[in-house]
Amino acid sequence: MSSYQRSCLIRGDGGRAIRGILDRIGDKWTLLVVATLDGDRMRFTELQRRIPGISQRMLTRTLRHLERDGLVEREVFAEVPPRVEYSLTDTGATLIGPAVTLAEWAIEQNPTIERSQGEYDARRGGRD
Amino acid sequence: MSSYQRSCLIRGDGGRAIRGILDRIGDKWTLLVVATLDGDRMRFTELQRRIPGISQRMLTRTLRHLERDGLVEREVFAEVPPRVEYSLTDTGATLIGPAVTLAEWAIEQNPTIERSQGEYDARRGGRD
DNA sequence: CTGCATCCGCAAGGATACTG
DNA sequence: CAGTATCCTTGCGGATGCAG
Repeated sequence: MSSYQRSCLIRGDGGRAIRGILDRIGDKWTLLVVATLDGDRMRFTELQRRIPGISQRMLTRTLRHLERDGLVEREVFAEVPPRVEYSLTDTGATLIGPAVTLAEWAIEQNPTIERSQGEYDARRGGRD
Repeated sequence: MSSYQRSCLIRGDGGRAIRGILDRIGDKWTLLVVATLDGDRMRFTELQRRIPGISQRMLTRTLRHLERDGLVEREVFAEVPPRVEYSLTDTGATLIGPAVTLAEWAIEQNPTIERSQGEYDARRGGRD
């Protein structure tokens, strides 16, 4: 199947499918949280420790969204002090593959892209 | 290679690689523009016609970003009225694969995800 | 035809303080 | 420990008008 025909999957219904997934994972922290949970069950603080720079607020929000989408499972233990553990669901685990594919592309193309950016900026001489 | 080991590509350097690519393609129009240009060289108006809902401003911005990243080539013809044609570069074409992979995931998992959302919202009874 | 300039609303995301 | 509440800044993206 040619790339041309496959790209119809993106344009598909006016881009609703791709828009949906980007709304879901295109934000600042979602993919990082998913990748961090990959293979490990983990509690809130541990998660925050492993994701440098994320605030409590954003970690909470990101986890709630993922839970709502059924990609992450949240388990509360009735203890004092409270303990909450997060893990990927089976559905959530299936996201790793496509995400890694994208990351590989990013890593591979990054030098080329940065060089292009440099040339572009040089051409426009720092205006803008 | 297990998914666990591969997911290190995402967390990698604190997520800079994945962050970079999402900043690049995670916005509202970029992937749609790339998919629309896949296999076709095309001028500005034609592009806008094929992407329902995009404004002139956003199409221009998106194309400039893509040009700066070296994913799209912009060719100006010295004519009156002016004619400008856009096409994917070789680098830009390599983005189609990973993007399609993601779209396929979205299409496949969408029913599951929407069901989960419905259940989640029902559980919380419309509060929030 | 192909843009750029301007204004504006909105939502994402950060900082901080507080709570069960 | 695991959040919630509040405030604030920033930048995306839409609408409109003007220009080469």
